[in-house]
Amino acid sequence: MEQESMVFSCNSGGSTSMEDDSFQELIVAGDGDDVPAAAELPSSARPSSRYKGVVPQPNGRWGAQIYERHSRVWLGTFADEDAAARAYDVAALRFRGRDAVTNYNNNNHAGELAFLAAHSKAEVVDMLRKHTYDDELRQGLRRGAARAQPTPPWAREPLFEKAVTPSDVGKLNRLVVPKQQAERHFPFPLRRNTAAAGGDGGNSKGVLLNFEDGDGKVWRFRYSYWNSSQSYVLTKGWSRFVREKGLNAGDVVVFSQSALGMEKHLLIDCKKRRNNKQEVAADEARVVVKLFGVDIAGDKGVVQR
DNA sequence: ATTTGTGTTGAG
DNA sequence: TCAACACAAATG
Repeated sequence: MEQESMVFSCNSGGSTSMEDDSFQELIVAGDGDDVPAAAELPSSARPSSRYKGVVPQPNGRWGAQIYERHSRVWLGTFADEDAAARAYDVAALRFRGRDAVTNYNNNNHAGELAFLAAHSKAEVVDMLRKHTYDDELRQGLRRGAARAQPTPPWAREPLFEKAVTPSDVGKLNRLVVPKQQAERHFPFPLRRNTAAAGGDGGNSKGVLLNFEDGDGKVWRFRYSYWNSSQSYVLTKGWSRFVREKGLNAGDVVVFSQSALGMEKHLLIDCKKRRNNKQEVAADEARVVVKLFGVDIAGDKGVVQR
């Protein structure tokens, strides 16, 4: 779907993104309802909208628009005044950031913000004009009961990463998790094994944690604290991960969590240390691809951000 | 025949 | 920036 060019009549230095915001507090403007929804009113007495960014249409419907860099960006027409208002809110959120002035109290859910940030303004505008935003958002956000569906990149918020040591990928079947990171991002407190406590059932043996990888595959590791080395470790299940991912010393494991509404589950992925022959080969292949023209790999279409 | 949404103007 | 208003372009 080619867009971007036609939606905006004037948009050159499009550098606006969710990063550049620091405005006023979120203000709630609109409220109840009480519109003489009566169609066709003498153009003279046509009601002006009580909502920001909403303008009456000659046929009794409502249009939504937002201004950007001196020009107007049309967000479409709607049957209901409030539907138009909501459309404006979404656009405002995407164009001006989470602190944008909106008609309704936005439930600034992390998931929706991430969803918005992951789409270009043009894409968002397009969804609004087609009245398809809610669906797309829902679809992007849900991935609940569904099975092996990878959490979309935009919904992953990084926690921390660690370059694995030789022993992490050795035959000890354990990954040492940096203490500070562990206590900050993993279930805590994780009851530690104390000589005194002896047989405190609970989680003296650690807890089982699920981690989803980039392919949507779920890995389960035992997470526990080793008194002997005074360190947090991922044990049971770890060696399998190392083997299957072909993890080598120096590679980096990245831990993140899902920003989707539901239970924030943990995610794990690894960045291979680019060095070995395969990587080189891959690079060469990539070069060849580029020689044939435009970069095929990069995220296509999506412009601006 | 309608509806959408752009041109344009003037107020804030 | 923003909405009111007029009306041409777009759609069915």
